[in-house]
Amino acid sequence: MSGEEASKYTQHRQDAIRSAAAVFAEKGYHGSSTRDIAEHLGIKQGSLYYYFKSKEEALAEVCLYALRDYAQQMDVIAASGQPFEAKLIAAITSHISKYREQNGAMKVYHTERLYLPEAKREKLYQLGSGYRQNLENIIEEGVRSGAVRSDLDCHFATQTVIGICNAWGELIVRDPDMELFDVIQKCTDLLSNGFIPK
Amino acid sequence: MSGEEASKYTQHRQDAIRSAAAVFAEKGYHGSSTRDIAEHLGIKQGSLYYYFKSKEEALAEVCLYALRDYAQQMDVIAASGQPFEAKLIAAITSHISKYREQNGAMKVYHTERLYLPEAKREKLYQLGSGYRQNLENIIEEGVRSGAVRSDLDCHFATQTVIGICNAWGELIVRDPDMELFDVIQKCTDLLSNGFIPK
Amino acid sequence: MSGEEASKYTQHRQDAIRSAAAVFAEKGYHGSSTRDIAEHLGIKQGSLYYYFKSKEEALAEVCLYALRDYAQQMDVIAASGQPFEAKLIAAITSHISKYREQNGAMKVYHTERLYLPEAKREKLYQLGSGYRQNLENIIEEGVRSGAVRSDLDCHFATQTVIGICNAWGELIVRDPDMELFDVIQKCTDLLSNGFIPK
Amino acid sequence: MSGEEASKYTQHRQDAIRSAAAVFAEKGYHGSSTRDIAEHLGIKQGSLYYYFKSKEEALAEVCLYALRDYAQQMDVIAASGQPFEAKLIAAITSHISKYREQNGAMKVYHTERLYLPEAKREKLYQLGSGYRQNLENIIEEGVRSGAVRSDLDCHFATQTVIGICNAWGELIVRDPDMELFDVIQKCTDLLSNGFIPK
DNA sequence: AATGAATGAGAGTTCATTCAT
DNA sequence: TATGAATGAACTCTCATTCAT
Repeated sequence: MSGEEASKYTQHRQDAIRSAAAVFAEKGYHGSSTRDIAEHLGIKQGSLYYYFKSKEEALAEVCLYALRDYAQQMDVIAASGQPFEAKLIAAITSHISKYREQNGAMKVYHTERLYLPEAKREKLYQLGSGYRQNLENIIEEGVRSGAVRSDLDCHFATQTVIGICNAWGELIVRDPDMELFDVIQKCTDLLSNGFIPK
Repeated sequence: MSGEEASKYTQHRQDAIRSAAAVFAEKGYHGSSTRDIAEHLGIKQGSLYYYFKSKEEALAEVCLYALRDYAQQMDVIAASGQPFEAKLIAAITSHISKYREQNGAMKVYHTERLYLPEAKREKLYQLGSGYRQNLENIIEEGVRSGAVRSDLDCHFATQTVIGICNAWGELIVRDPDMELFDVIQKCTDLLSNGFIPK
Repeated sequence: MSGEEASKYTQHRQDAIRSAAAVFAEKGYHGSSTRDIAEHLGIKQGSLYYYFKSKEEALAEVCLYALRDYAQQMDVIAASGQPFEAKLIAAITSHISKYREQNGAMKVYHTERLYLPEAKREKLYQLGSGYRQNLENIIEEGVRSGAVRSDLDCHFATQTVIGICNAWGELIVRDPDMELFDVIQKCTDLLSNGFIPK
Repeated sequence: MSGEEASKYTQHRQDAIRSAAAVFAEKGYHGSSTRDIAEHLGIKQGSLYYYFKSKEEALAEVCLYALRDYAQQMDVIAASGQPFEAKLIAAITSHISKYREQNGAMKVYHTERLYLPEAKREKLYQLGSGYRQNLENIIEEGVRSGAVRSDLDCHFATQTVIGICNAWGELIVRDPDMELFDVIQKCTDLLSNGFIPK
């Protein structure tokens, strides 16, 4: 009884987090009302507080939801023995795909996290910077292996990869018809080879 | 009533737009109150309505302010007879620099425009897509001239350039110590040459 | 259904009343939530409604609990054949001690009864005024017997005795280290002899 | 202009404090809504926040309003050269009269101050304990001068005087027909001479 | 050209209460 | 007998907006 019922609450709460993600993604944190979220979830406004003790907690949960396995996936990629190009494409795929999953939680994390209080933001920041560090290591390793040209500023390159992924993430969220695979492949190609012919 | 008085009003209104830009950039549209804007401008809340008939109009003005000469500059760049590489660096410079100017209006445009009603957004969209089109033309021209490799998806490349500029724009706004010139130069280099050694 | 079960319910209900008394005494009626009371009792919020059909009923029960044997004790004192001074000290002892018993129900009665609807308040008022009447009779009797000076306004004196007891009751509730016996003795002495030396 | 207008706001705010006092006195702090207060003042609910930044601030202001000159009056009485009996009657008069003035602010202070946060309560406590100290000094002085019997516990007596004043204060607030002067005179008499004939 | 004062709508939040289980 | 879940009404508070001055 206990295990199952506990997981029922947890399950419903998870639904609530996903509803919050969807609404925040569409209208922004301050642009969404708790009534909007409740309606999306199919309950009444007041009942939302059975699952969150404040609107802000809902935002924090959405952000956590976005980051949780995102950072984890990157750990796996970094630890794999694949060559640079494979790791790069895996990272980009992982990142951009996230924008299509989890009801837009990734977009919410990217756009709205600044409305969280310092303490909670710090916690998220650690998860996020683990990801960033992993990516930077991959690129540095690429330099050492000769797969990446040695005059590249690896820190700069890391930020740029993340920036591109976020930019395309926003675009594919806005346009549901866009081909995910196509975007990923072209991003990788452009980052690898640049504009100029060899 | 005279020309001079009218231009004094225009001047003050411009100040109001810049204040709105600064406040919106820091706290977001919904996170900012009209009192915040008025305080930043050094007047009282009610007086703001002498310059804007609504908070939303203030947002629209900030977005317009961001785009106006931004699009114009691109026209100039596109019309110039420079070679591809020069045009690319000019475009990136123009775009990223904007984030440091105009009290963050560019950031507001990028982040908050979705809160404008359809009609106003449409108007902005036209200005923005003129810019996009110019950039795409430049790249296509680069392909024809041989400066850009011919298997590049030009539309994709355009969006990516814009995406990178916006991503770095956000970063340099958040960190005032960052070297603008350095960023611009590295963006151009990465876009031109990619990761892989020639 | 059996006698034993009914009395088990009665017993539990009594516990609930005592919990309500404690919580109301600490935070006031409007400052306490039904969740607070339930927590104090060790059950869940909804379960409280098995014992009370409303929060207001809980308040009424607490007040009744406070007054029930309080008034009764006064009947006993009044009916006893003791001399005036003994009766006075007995009344004061009974009254002030109540504040240390019944989880603060007496304080609740004194402070929060105004939140009861007229009808219920009326019922309590009768119990209370029985007490008051008894005390007034004792004093009047004291006048007749010569134990009390004849120019005293007995009604006024009654109210004052009650007022002093309530005031000290509040103080001893707030300070658990205060010596009950000491307070009672000093109250009696002051009321009997006044400030001025004989 | 400035002086007069500033005092207009101050005047209106004072009206708001008095309205809050009246409503809190009747229904208690938690039993009163900000709408009740606004209605009593003849404005709309939201407008109340032009004068108070929170309901709690309103309570704090009411308490301050109650105490401000109350403590001051006691300073004057204590400093006067009158004999003990005159000082006692002056103190009682000052205290009990307060309950009829200031729209019940004194009652609010006595009953509802516990809902203020520690910091604000502390500030009030200092004002209140100055009053208490003054009264205790008067009684001790009475002992030294022989006007008060020497075996009296002065601290106890002080608390009792305050307790009686508060108790009668509550009663005269509830019953507008009660004769203030009569009550004061009888309180003084009872405290001075006690029940027992000389 | 600007402000003080007020408003009303709507926000987030709490909470007494209900009820199927 | 007790609970988890939900509800709806009320509450405090914020804020864009208006307008007489």
